[in-house]
Amino acid sequence: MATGRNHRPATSRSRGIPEATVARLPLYLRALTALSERSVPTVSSEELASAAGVNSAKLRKDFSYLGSYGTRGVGYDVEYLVYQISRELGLTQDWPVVIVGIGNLGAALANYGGFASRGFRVAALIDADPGLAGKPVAGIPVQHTDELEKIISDNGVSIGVIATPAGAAQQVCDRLVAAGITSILNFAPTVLSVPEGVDVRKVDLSIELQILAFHEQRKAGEELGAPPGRRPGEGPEADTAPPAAPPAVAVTKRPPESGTDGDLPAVMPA
Amino acid sequence: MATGRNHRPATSRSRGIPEATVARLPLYLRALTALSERSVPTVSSEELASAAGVNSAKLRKDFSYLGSYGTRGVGYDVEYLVYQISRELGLTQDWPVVIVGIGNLGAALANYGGFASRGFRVAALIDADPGLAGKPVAGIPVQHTDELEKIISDNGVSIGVIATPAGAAQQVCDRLVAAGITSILNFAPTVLSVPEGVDVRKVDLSIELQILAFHEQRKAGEELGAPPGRRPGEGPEADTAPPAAPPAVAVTKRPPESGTDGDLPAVMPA
DNA sequence: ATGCCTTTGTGAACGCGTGCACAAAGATTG
DNA sequence: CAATCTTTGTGCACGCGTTCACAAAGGCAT
Repeated sequence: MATGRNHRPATSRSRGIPEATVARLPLYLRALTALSERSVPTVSSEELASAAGVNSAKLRKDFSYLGSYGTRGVGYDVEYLVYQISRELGLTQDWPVVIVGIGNLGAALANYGGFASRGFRVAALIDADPGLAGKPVAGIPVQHTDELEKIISDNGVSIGVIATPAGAAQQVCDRLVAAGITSILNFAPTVLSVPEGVDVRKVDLSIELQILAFHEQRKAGEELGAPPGRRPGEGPEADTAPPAAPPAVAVTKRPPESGTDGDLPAVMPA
Repeated sequence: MATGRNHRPATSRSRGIPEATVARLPLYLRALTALSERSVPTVSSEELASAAGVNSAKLRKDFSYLGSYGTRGVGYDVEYLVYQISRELGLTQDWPVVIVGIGNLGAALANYGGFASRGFRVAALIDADPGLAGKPVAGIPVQHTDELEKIISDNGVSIGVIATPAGAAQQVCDRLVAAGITSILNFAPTVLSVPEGVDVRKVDLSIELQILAFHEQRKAGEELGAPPGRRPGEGPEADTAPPAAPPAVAVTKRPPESGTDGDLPAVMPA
């Protein structure tokens, strides 16, 4: 999963539900919804855990934070659990969402059908390009950034999605926060700084790929018997001297693009 | 970030680098690259940590797993550190990547400029729609699913990106794995089951939004003094009886769409 | 060369998350 | 009604990750 784990370190477990559990509730909800559509009345923790890709003990402990919603010897009532989790996640109400930055990614997000089915509603699409203003994307006309504050206050929006280039992200973020947004999903490859009380989650494709590459390299290295990375304490390095002579080579020979590559047409995180 | 934390539980720290540290290395790398482009020669752990949005002690400990690359009283050599982290992440080599499922999201990913600048190269775009075959997306002609196995073996691809509808994801995954792929980045809203040795990371927009909604609801509830969720032990629930009478109401009144909403035109995770 | 100042690298403590293993609870059967 | 079987709910222990706090190390000025 993509990433984004810079959350609220303290104050995290508000009414007792651990952050890790909250992160898994949507997973359970999805599995339960599928069961519900197949009209399955009850599930055991074992079955549901398997469907959600987790350990059954973990699932039971997770549910125990919500209350005792199961029946021993039987399992959990699917419909009831769907309702309880939905309520706990706040999905029984409608959440208007604004998407800022209607590039390739923003358009993809706007077209995403999963929004409405989970209580989220795209209230507006916003972009800084005047040429885009008025043009419909996914049936919704794009509005200019100038309208940002008005849109948010008029619709009572509290969740914003940033899909702009990295260079614009912080500025957009500041305006969103000033306008009253308190939760942000950030697709731009930047570390956003926000005031206390504002939640930020990050989705970053490039980071995910780099993590995969690390493990991939390790797999390839072990396979050949030779560990890929240099071993921690192994005497003085022979080839490259540590502090001096920083090897300016390699690193995939980055061509001198225009500034940070996050400033690119920005389609996805860098 | 997006999510995806179902990793390799054991065997995780191969040569001693903790998983949590690996996940942060790309963050440091990005900050360092920005500094490098501004020709900054050295940084202190404090400065770099601030730029990466982490705690300085954590950063120093992270770097300590890589070796002693800093100079006490001075800081870290930017260029050298960029090189070391790149090497550790396996970014000094080229990673061919295939993207399967060229819908809205797949196209957005294909257009993403951040690939090449980090050692990743889009080797091929693959889609099951024969109508798309041959048509160029981001300058690369889309190929039909039939070619999948050949493409992967011919190009020695080991990393695959799944951007298909949920219904097709597992099948595509199986074919990718059978063809030799050992790392998968999954955008489809499904739990993929893979054999031992294959890494899967998941990016799921809907989950991120639901987590935000949870905190948002909590914020709104606390603000008014009344906790949103039911308090754990507070005597017998008055309104709704726990096991019996599963409230089939609410849950955002899902309209009977075609099957699981993951089967939709699928643009993003559900 | 000596002393001071800055910053790294890390030992140790703490807290969260995970998984085991089992007792309690309810269903079910005879 | 009693015995048995299934499955939940959770106490407990363990390990990872985070953070503090400080000693060691290097630069720099005198």
